[in-house]
Amino acid sequence: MKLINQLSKETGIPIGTIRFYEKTGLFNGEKKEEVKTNNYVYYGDDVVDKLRFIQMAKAVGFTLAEIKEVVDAWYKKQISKKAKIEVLDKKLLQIDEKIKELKAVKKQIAICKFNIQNEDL
Amino acid sequence: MKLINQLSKETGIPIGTIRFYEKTGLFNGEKKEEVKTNNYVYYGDDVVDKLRFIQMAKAVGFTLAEIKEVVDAWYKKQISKKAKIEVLDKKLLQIDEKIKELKAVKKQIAICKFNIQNEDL
DNA sequence: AACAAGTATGAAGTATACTATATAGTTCGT
DNA sequence: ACGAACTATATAGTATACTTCATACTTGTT
Repeated sequence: MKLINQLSKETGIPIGTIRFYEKTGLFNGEKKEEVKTNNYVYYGDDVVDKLRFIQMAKAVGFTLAEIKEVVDAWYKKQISKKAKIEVLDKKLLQIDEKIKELKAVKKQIAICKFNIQNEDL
Repeated sequence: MKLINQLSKETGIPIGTIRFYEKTGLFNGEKKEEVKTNNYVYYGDDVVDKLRFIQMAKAVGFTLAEIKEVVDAWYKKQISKKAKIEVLDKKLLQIDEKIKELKAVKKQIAICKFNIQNEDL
């Protein structure tokens, strides 16, 4: 079990941001019953996984709300199996859409580059 | 030449947002010299292209500042040919990175889906 | 014991990207 | 000429995602 500082070091995400994510409901740490002198929060390896997932998903334009949907489908017990699969399938479609758009942007930029290279002909 | 309303209709981007983009320096319209009764701004087809590009680039997680870099390389005369190509090559690399990340996210979600489907075995 | 470093909490501040509001002038159809 | 619809400008407000600050307690090292 890890403290927040170690979590930050393993993922490169600032402590403040990790706290913000936790407050947003993207994951929870646990207070250890046996420790009574402080109220430090401990995090499991699942939290590291989630943080890495959040990093990737954010980099490609998903909002924290969208990421939360996936993470909830991923771990929350309250949600039905069918509902979880539905959320994930929806995200998979969105990702394919984004890949398509990235390829379109790439094509645009390639055309633009070609034009610049040949502009004084 | 188009007025802002037509621009909005062709792209689906709200007028307020288009004005905001113009103020941000993503493109400029032109005032017509010959028209003296008003100060309406007219936009060419290049602006429609730019707006469509902005839509796509935003959808895949580029910020307006990053998009401005590309658009400046695309059209600004002040910037040297070499500098333009450099900017575009950097963006192309970023896009490949994003595609890689999207594929990683997709894999994560697929694993997650598999786990949910088999969770009560 | 002292003190740097780590942790928790709450609240305020910042950056980005809009979105809405108010005001005022213009154009167009009838 | 009237009114609806369109345009410009400036300013304020909102949502998202942090980031900083202030306060206070805890842990580990010397």
